[in-house]
Amino acid sequence: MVQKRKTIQMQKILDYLSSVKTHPKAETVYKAVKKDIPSITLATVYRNLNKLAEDGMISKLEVNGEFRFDADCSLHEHCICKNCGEIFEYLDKKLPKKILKNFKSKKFSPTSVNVIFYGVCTKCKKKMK
Amino acid sequence: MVQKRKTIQMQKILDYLSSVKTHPKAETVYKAVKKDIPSITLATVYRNLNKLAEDGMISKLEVNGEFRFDADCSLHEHCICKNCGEIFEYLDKKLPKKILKNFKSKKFSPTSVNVIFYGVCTKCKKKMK
DNA sequence: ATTCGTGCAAATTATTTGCACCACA
DNA sequence: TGTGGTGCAAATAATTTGCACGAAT
Repeated sequence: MVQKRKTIQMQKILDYLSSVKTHPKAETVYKAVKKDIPSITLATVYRNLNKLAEDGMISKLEVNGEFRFDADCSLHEHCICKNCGEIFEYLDKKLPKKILKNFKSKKFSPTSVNVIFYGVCTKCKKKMK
Repeated sequence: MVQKRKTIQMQKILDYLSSVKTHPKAETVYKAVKKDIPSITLATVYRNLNKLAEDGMISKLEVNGEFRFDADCSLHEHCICKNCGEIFEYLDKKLPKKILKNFKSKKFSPTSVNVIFYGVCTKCKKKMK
C-alpha cells in the first residue's frame, strides 16, 4: 500500500476549502493558501486537490472548462448561474438518494449521482431588468 | 440581428453528430468530418460546435476536462463510467421534468437540469472480475 | 536511511483567436 | 459587392509531469 504523509500544504488547502462555501478552482485555492505558505506552487495545489478528490475527501466538479472543488462530499445538488458563472448549493438531501434508488437499467451500476441546475441567480436577474 | 449562413462544414458536423449515439469530443468529430471534407480544420469544428450549442441545436457537456457534444437536446440523463470514461444515455423522460418542477428556492431560477450518474458500466464490471 | 512531497520549469492538452482569403447571400 | 465562415498558424488557458532536493517516517 502507498504511504500517506500529511503535509502543511495539504492541511492548509483542506482548511481553506472547508472554510468557504464557494466552489473555488485550483488557482483560487492557490492564491488563498499562498498567504499562509508563500513558497507553495500551483503544481502542489493541483496535486493535493487531485489526491484529496481521489481519496474522496473533497469533491471535484467541472464547470465552463475548469475544475472546481468542494469540501462538502455529501450528495447534494448544485445550481450554476449562466450569467455570472457562480455555483450555489441547493439542498434537498433526499433527492439524490431517491434518484439513485429509482435507477433501473442493466447496462450500468451507478454509485453516485450529480444533479446540476442551470439558470439565473437572483442577483443577476435583478441586474438584467 | 446577426446573419447566419449554412455551410457544408456545419451541415456535415451536424449530420455526423446526429448519426452517432456516443458523445464525441471535438477532435473525434473533426476526424470523422475530415473524411468528407479533407480541408476542414479543428478550429472550424470547434467554432461550429460552439455555435450550434449556443443556438440550442446540440448540447455540450463536460467530462474529464473535455467538452463532449450531443445532438440530442432533450432533457435526458447521462451515465459516465468511471473506468472507461464512456457516456451512456439513460432515459427517464419524466425525471428531469419532475426535478425541475419540485425545485424550491428563492435564490435561483432554474431553466434546465442535468442529471449525471457515475458508476461502472456492465462491460467494465465484467472485465474487473 | 528511505521514500514521499515539494518547488521549479518545462511539457501537454484542449480550446480559442487574429488574419487574409474565399464564397455565399 | 459586402460580410460571414474558413483554413492556417499562433496564442491562451488549464492542468500535468520530470527532476533534484528537503523533509517526514
